[in-house]
Amino acid sequence: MEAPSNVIAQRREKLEEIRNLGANPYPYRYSPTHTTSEIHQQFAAIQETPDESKPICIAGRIMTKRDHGKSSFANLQDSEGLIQIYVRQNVIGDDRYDIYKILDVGDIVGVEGVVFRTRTGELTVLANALELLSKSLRPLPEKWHGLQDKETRYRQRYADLIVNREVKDVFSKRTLIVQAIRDYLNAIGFIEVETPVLQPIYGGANARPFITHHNTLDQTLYLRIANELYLKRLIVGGFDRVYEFSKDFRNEGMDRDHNPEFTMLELYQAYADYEDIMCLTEQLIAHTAKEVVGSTEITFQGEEISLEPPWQRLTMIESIGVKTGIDVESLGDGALQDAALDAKVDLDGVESRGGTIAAIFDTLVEPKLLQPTFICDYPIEVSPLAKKKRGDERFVERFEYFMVGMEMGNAFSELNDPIDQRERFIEQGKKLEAGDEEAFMVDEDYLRALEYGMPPTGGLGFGIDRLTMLLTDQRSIRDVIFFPQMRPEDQT
RNA sequence: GCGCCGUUAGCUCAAUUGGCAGAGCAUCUGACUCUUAAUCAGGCGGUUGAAGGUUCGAUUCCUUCACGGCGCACCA
Repeated sequence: MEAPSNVIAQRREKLEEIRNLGANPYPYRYSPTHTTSEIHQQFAAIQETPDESKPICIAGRIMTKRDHGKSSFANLQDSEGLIQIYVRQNVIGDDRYDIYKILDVGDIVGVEGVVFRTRTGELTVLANALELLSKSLRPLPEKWHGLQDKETRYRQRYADLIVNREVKDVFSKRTLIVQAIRDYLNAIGFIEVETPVLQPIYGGANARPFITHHNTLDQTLYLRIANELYLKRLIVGGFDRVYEFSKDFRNEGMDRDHNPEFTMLELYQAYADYEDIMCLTEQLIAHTAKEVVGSTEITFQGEEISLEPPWQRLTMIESIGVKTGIDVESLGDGALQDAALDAKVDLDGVESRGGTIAAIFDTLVEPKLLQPTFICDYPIEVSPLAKKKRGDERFVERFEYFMVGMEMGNAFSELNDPIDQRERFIEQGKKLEAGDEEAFMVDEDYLRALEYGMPPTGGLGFGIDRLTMLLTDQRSIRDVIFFPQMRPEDQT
């Protein structure tokens, strides 16, 4: 650990001083009657003379302290905001004032008092009594500039949250987003379920897994990369509308859009196809935006984004034509590859025509999709869990939706033909054997489930983290995850 | 994994061409009973991320390493 600084040593001495003065620096409980925001609401009309008939108790952290000899002002912060307190020696008494004098910024106190307004108009609690609730030993970052250093902010999120209030707002919104989604889905007949995090066979996405081991079973287990195949088993079992907020784990690189563990919402609706899911998606996201930011019109990194349905719908082939001028359908396989290479698309590891189309899309089209756009009908080669497109077996009924240049979600008409699904798995198995660590494993139990018969089903998955980035205007996923993954801190 | 940039007091940041490592806030002492970036006076605070090298002398130049940010790659 880091060496104790002088400040920490000083504060440890104050601990003893406080004990010597007869106070417990770590008492057990306190009963606040109000939060700071309740005081601001309920006493908005108060004038300079306090209403002695309405004493209140608040608890919070001292954020600033302005001592004036025999009186002092301080700002107290609780979970909802700030309020000024005014402490006078002749009001709280000499003994308590002696303790108050040596309290530090960062200490947590309980204050009983009456509310009044100062000459300068600030709503203030005049303390009748003040009690230390927890002594702080470590100095807070500076009040004016706050905590800027990103590394410290991520490693010591607790300090970040104390001093940077807007960070707390982002995470409060994240909670509201989850609640809005849950409320919306519950209201239209979905039920929330839980499925395994530890899976003997990973599937449902193309990604490298984290591998772990169960000692008693002496069995390799994988942390889930998706919960898709389990939710569809529940559709087979007769739950017609299910969803799960799924913490997923992917053993891959980290950047502004990726954290090794992240949260996906997946939902499945029996008797629906991907067109139905498109309508559900745009309604769900628009509803969430209204609940959380009050509007479907949002700003992301200076860009005006409208989430108001309906969103633009393009097939992947159409979008390539619109954004690059490449007419995919008129080009043979070789000509298409040449067109891709001319446009500096990296085709390393791409073996199929469908893979080429997807690579062109990823490189040239995706970054240009700022407003919400559904991209439909993916090449079958890159979509092993989606049902073939009606009337064109080169494609599947799949869409992803994009905004601000990011992929935000993925959905299909779910493949429910067990024979077709087995063939797709076998194709994936060949890729896996050829060294593609991200290809699927054959999941015999899932095939068995499909053989019992799964209704036609539409499914959707989208990242809660990225939706939170969008709705809170944060460009980095680390700013919407409390404790983003970090390398170990050097503690020598 | 690759490239670029960064790391100086508790926090936010300076330091000229390689020449005594500084400021504001915080902290400590004293004064002050309506302040709010309180004010006034005085003080403390540093292994300049780590190790090595060049040099009379390194925060500064070189090498290696650690961590972070951004970009690329990988990937949704």
